[in-house]
Amino acid sequence: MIAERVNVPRIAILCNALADEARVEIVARLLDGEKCVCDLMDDLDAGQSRLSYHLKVLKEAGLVADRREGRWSYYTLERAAFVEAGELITSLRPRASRTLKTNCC
Amino acid sequence: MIAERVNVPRIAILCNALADEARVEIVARLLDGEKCVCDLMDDLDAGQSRLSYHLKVLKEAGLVADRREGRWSYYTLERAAFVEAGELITSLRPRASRTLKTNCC
DNA sequence: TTGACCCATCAAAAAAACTCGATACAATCC
DNA sequence: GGATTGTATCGAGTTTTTTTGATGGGTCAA
Repeated sequence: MIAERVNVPRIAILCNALADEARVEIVARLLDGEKCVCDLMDDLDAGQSRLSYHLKVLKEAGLVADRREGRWSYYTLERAAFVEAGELITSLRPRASRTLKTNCC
Repeated sequence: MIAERVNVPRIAILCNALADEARVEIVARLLDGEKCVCDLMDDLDAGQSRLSYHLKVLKEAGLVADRREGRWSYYTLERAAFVEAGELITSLRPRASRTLKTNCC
C-alpha cells in the first residue's frame, strides 16, 4: 500500500489554492517580488475586494505571507510552501512504467 | 517580467483536478496500479456515480487514462502529467531569498 | 480635525462544484 | 432471448466558491 504515504489533505489544500486562474496569476506576478494589493490591482485588473479574497485563500494555504507597512499590505511568496507542493506532487508520481525496457545490462 | 513564463491556465486545470480530497485519494490508490471502478468503490467507500464523476475530472485534466475491457473500465495514472505538474509548480517557486548569505567565495 | 487613501471584511447574489438517485447501455451469463 | 453486471451519464438538489458593492478601521497629510 503506497496510498498511506500520501498526505491527501495537504495536497488538496495546496492544490485548491492554485486551482483558480486569478490566484495563479497573483502568484506569477509575485515572482517579480513583493507587491502591495494596489500594485496587483493594476497588474491584473481586478477589484480590490476580489484580490483581498484571493490573497486570503493563498495566505491560508501558506503560499504567501503579508507584511503591513503604514497603509500598505505587502505580499510575498513563501518559497518553502512551493517546495513542499513540488514534493507532494512528486509523491503522487507513479514510477516509470515497467513496460519500458530497463536500460541496464 | 517572469509572469509571462508561467502557464497559468494549465496550472489551474491540473491543480483544480487535485483540489478535492476524493480525487487525491483516487490517485493515491492508483499508485498501487491499475484499478477498475468497482475496486475503487471498495477501497474508498463511495458510490459508483460519484467515482465516475471524479474519474472524469481526473481524466479531462490528463492525470489518468482509462481502458475498457469487457464490462470493466480500468484506470491508470498518467505519469507524464504528474511530471508536468511538478515542473509547473517549480515554475512558480521563487528563487532562494537574497537575504541568505551566498555560499560562494 | 478633516479628508483622502489602502485595505480587510461583510452580506447578498451569482456561479460552480459536488452528491445522489435514476436511467441507459453494452457486455456477459443463463 | 431475458436477466445481470459494471459503468457512464443525466437531472435535481445541496453545498461551496466566487464576485460585487458597501462598510469600517487604520494611516497619513494638511
